[in-house]
Amino acid sequence: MSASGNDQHTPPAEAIGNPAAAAAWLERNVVESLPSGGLKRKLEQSVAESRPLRVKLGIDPTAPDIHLGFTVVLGKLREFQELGHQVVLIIGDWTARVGDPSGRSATRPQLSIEEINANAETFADQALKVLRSDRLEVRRNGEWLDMPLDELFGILRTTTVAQVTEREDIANRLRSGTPVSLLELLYPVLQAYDSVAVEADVELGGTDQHFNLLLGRDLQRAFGQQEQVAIELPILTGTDGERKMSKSLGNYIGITEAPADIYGKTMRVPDSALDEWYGLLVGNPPSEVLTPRDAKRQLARELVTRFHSETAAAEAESHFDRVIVRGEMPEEIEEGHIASDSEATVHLPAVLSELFGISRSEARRSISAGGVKLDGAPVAELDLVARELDGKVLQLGPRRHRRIIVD
RNA sequence: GGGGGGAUGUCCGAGUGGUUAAAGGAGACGGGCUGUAAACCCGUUGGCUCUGCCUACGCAGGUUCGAAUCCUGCUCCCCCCA
Repeated sequence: MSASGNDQHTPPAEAIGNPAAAAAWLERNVVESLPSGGLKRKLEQSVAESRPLRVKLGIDPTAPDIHLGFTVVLGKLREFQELGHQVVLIIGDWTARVGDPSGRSATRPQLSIEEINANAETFADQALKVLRSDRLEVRRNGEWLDMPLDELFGILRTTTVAQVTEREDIANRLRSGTPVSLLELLYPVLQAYDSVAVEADVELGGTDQHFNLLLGRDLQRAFGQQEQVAIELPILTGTDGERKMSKSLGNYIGITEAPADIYGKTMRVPDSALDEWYGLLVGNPPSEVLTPRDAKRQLARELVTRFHSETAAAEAESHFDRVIVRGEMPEEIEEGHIASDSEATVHLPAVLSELFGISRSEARRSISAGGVKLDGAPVAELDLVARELDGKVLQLGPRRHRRIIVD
């Protein structure tokens, strides 16, 4: 495993310049590649015309960071790059305003334009943690979706209501009486039109994108273009080991998260999900000589190394051993300032509330449950003399610490 | 435009005048245990100046000793008809 963590995306020698071998390698861990044989034909065409394929991936900036599940798709894009093809990364600043209903049981919360733009800003940077910076074209779909109505009408004519309402997620919502807005029905058509706009040869997505990917082919045909190949990748399970990794379920690991968080969250993943995580994120199963614990530690190190550095991984591991395994204080503890006369009485719930951002009632509950410690010893009193707190480490639960400074 | 149904805590969901801060579940948090931040067990889960007080069942008002529960108006959602 290299520091870049991208060995898994390096093509074997026989795949270079050989469409059949290249297609087989690219399709080795995908769930679906449609139509069957389509990718090989595209690759042959690429060789014949000596032109790189345009491989599209759309990503809506609905959350501020890219999570691990998404890197599975990015990794596949990287493989196309390694074979010399052109990646077209579409930041869906306009589709984000519409909201993708795929796999959803309710309408997405509306994001403000400011949030969308702020997220869009960082997305390309984050994607570069997996993608190469050459053979990469980054576009925003506002470039073409901000169109006159008559053009939009032309696009909407291509698709029927039955098509967009028959898909399972939408059909379920209609059946259960959950609201579905017209805008949501529009979404797949707009995403499909992105394929037309960038003249995609291949589009990637998770299996939840099945409908959207195939509709892209329909739109391209309607606009007189060659149809793209649709490649569907597996969806990574979240840190709960059960549901798909997603921002809204809170079971995700963002690739820009702090090393200690990536390491810790990875350790929290149930052992039962280990094989899947190795397969999708590392590209090979864990070594059989490793116990589940050590396999998980190795995965955690590998992930921190990939998104930060080897040094950060070592530090994250020792932090984990120290704070979680041995229950000791972290090496570095953030200071927490409280303003008080040193002889005055301070109300502990108020201090906890201020330093850790919880409510005072919540703080009281934690205290009575024995979850609040001062220099490692549980505290029961609600009011303390400020002097007794000064310089001590206040701890909330197993992993939140602050060194108190009385000003 | 007409008719019918609905809006409950982070989420799902019970509750149709009186120990209801609101059953149950999920999630989350804390404790125990553990190789782990898993699993399992236990506890907590609106706020606060905390043996009490305040706020809360879409919004506004009303009836009542007392309402999430009854009435009126409004907003939003779903279904059917047009």
